[in-house]
Amino acid sequence: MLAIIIVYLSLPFITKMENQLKNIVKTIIKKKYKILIDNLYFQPTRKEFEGDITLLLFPLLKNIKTDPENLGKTIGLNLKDKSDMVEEFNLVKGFLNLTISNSFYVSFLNSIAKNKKYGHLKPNKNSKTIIVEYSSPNTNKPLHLGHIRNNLLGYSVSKILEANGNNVIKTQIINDRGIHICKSMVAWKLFGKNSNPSDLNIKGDQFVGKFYVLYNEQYNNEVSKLVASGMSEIDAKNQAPIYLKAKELLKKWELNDRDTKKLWSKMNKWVYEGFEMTYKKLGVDFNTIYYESDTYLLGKKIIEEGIKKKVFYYKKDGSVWVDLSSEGLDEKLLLRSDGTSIYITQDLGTAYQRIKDNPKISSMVYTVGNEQDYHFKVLFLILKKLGYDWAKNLYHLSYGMVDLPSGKMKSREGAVVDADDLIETMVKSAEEISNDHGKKNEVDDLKKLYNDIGLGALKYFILKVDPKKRILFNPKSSFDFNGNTGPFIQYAYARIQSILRENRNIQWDSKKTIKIFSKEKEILKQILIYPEVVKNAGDLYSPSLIANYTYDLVKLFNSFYQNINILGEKDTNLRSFRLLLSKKVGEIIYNSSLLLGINVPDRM
RNA sequence: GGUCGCGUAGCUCAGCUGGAUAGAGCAUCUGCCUUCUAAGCAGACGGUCACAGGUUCGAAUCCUGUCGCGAUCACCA
Repeated sequence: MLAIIIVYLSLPFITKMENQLKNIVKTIIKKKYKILIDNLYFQPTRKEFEGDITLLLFPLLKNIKTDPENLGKTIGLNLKDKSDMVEEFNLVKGFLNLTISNSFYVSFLNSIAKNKKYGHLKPNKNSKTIIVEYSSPNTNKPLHLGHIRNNLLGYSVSKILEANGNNVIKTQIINDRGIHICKSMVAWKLFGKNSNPSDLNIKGDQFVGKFYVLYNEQYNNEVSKLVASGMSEIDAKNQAPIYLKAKELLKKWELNDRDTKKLWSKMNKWVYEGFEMTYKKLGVDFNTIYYESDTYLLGKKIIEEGIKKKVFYYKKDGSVWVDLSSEGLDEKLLLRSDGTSIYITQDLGTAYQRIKDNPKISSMVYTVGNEQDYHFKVLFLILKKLGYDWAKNLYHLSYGMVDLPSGKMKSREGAVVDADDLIETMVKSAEEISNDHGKKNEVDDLKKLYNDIGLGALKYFILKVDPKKRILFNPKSSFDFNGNTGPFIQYAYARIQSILRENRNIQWDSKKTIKIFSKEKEILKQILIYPEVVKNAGDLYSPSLIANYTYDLVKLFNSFYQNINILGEKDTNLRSFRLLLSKKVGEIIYNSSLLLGINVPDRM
């Protein structure tokens, strides 16, 4: 049996176990009932029953004319007889519960003992190159909680795709162009000329954001004044002097007015410096960056091309459209009648540019909120219609909004949770809670520790939730550091490291028979499925699978840790086995945390 | 109105391609720090899986409809 295990070493173990069992069961059925069965269904045995893995008999009864009792007995007896893997079996209704032998688990642990990246694949010759876009902010205001969810998701999915053996390029498209930044520019000209972020001693993005807020205050004032003087609200909104100034700036920008471009570059630069600090604190990064100001013209070219190919068409007023009614959607505008570009134009350009820059890219993932589901449906359809063959491998990683109890976050009204503020709050609570626990940390860098814990709590809180679902965030109710949380996982890791510090020397002889208790077996079973979880998380673009898996693993380990004295075990071989098991759990916590972007400290 | 997503314990969430008595955490209550870190462990309490049909040996899971919440359907981004 050991030989078989070694041969199949490259496959995830659980599948190996299943495959082996499947083949044997198929042979048994073929021999006894003269029937070829394709699908056999296994599932982990529920803990209230004896056994490790369960074969479902119901589906077989369709083809095999017998009762479950008989069938189960026949298969069970033969399995026990023919395979070293199956030690015992019992039958409950249509469920055949199989007890897998200790030696299977022992050789399993032995087979992964040296593999520090168990469950993670490395890129090879056949690896795909995937581009993952996330963050993609506007440059007129600082990042908020919505961006945090976006960033954490995008970063984590990148890591998960890497762990599945892909080459990943992390990127963003910066919306550096448009009326929004012009609004901040106008306000700066009016209220803050010649001031800069260092005058106020704040981050550049916060600085520019202040002017965006000032703009809106002024704008609202002007609108209400105009309305008071008898103008209709719609007209007032379109004729407020500050709005006209912003529009004028946008026009100047498009005409390449030197002073305007200069101011634009200056303010954008402040914002980028500010963003960079936030990204660094969040622990996310990018391999390349695209700017809308560079790609929107390319988008126009693609539209021209589409007109030539007769995929797009003009309307009488000169606007350009695409007809998606055959796909169940509407007509969609691509260029305004005055020839200027709209939102989707630059997305067409950016997509094209990315493939041009790196023809190896086989798929692109866009991390953008679900409010833009329709937009991406349209975008992907258009690219397909244009005949780009890479267009079939585009994926919109759509996630639910982060809402406040008061409703949707509205940045124009300042009703947002600022990213920097939130991070700071989290780190502070980590410090307070740590002090409450009376931890006397022998940690050198306490600042880093609190940072890791605070961010661990924040990241886990957001990533453990299925991306599709919206998150209700109540700023008043503080974050938990107990239970299904980041710190819970970090804490378990720190305790494991503590044990290993006591006893680094693990000398386990896997050939000697040892007694494995149920808690150890449960942990091994959980370890067994890790590769499959990583794969599923990659297929479904879902960090929440990783988070919840890790939580389950830690729960099992904690129970083990609390009820079994690892270091106190006299039998040195058994102690070594347990130490190795602990070490593996630690490694998986470490690796899965890496996939979530969470740092796990050695001590806390 | 059309389209898409969501609806599981008081609250926050798991539940993979349908499987056995639906699982965690928080909150409430009971125990456990002289033994490897109590941010922990062991346990109690808590459910009409929104509702109604259908598919089948079997449905929280798949299909249809209804209700509720949200998003979207701009010459905004």
